[in-house]
Amino acid sequence: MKDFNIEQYLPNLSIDCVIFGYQDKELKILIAKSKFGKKSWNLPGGYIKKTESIEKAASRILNEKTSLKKIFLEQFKVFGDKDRIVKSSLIKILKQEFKKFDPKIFTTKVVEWMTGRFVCIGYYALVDIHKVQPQAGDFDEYIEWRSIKDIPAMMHDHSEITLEALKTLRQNFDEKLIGFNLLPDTFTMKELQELYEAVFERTFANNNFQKKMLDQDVLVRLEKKFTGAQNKAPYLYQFKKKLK
Amino acid sequence: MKDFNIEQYLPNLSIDCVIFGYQDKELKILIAKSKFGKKSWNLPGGYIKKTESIEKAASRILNEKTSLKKIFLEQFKVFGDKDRIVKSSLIKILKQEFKKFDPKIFTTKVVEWMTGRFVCIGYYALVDIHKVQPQAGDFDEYIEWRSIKDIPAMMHDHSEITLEALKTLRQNFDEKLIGFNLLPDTFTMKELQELYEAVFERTFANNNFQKKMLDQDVLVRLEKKFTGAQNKAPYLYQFKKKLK
DNA sequence: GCAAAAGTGTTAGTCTTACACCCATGA
DNA sequence: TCATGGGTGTAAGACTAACACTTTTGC
Repeated sequence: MKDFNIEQYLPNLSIDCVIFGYQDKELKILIAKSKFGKKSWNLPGGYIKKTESIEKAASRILNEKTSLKKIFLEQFKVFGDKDRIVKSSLIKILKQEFKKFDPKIFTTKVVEWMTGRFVCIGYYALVDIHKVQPQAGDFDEYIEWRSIKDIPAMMHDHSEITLEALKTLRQNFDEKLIGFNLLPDTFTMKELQELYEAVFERTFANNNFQKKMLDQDVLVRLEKKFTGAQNKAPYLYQFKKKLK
Repeated sequence: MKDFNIEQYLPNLSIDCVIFGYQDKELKILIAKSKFGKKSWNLPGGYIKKTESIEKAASRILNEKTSLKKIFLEQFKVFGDKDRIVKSSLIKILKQEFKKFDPKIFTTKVVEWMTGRFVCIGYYALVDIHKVQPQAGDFDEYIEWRSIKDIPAMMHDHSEITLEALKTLRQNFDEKLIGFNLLPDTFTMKELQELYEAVFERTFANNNFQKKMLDQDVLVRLEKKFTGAQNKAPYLYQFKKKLK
């Protein structure tokens, strides 16, 4: 990191992303351990360049963290409490640590810019976790996938933002058929069902689940998947829209 | 209007409101004829004070236009295209007319601030149209209710914002039971049905509609309403939550 | 009594949920 | 042939939509 030119960004406006992935029958999100403040976790986020749309900005931020392009990405809520950052207990510590980190980059002006009031646009993204190479940002000690059942307390209002994202995900999951973005190209019906069970934290009856999915006419049945297990080999499926 | 102090507002961020009302079996929205630009209609909107939350700002703006407090108000989408205002064909005319209007208020600095890039948070509101006294703002020639079937072309991307608001209204109408905010305290089942028909632009069967509403257990049946017509007098109903 | 509109009842169809059962696979 | 899990069939219940019918009101 050579410099941080605040002039290129819109002031007082930020984007935070809740990036969902799915692995080992668990719904996970990508969170970052910050270099600043002890035990301080936060959502991947960034600022909006004066030369780009907010959609473009969200897409760029996502790409920086996941190295993926063209991923499912949707805004879900704006968080605009007056003191959502300023009143955070961390803010004094953060200001000090920014300056210590690199006084040339973090001038008083830059630090005040970064720790002032921000209205935050929340985006949620769905990715195939196996295709992602998580990239820690300049302010991240490291970045990692964590099960939604095991999310640590996060900076500012990031815990609230995560809950709202999860709520939106569940609301849209069935209707918009967005779940397929979390799976590999091909998958068995059981795997699809387990995804649904992870997202809604409940079980489904396998026969009814299969019927519901097949009735929607969005799956293509491919060849069987022989796993070596001593049972009937399951079919592989593919999401139709991916064929287009 | 004595002055316009841009320092008190967050830069580059605005709020636009789609205010829904219901009258004469038609769903209406409140739109303003601008003092600037010919035939230029726009949605009521405003800026966010540095000292208030975005919810508070939206609520204040609503109060300024309707004189109502405590009305149903919800954010629905952020509009953040880079050139959503700057590329508007009106912008050159607007800059000139601002300065002509009052050069003391509209200094070059203020005009540049107002006509620069804005990310806009869209809110929609539901009001009892009979309780509203529409108030034209400083930049409005006048403000009026217009049926959603008769909305003129609007400034910038305000037509798109209106369409998105209507989409959100329809999505939330059934589930969140927000329609009652558009009606007076008491109403007949027929009136409620006509509201639904106006919102969804379709008809409903009266018996099934009644059953659906009563089954939801959110209505209190009050005394009958004798209109003088030579037919059975309809019951009046009240929304239960208003009783609390 | 009559027309108009409110309100109720009843049935057919669809969708959801639960239970039972058959089928392919490899040891 | 047997255990295992995948896949299918069917019937009961809930919900939806369409039809027919009864009730109240003022002339």
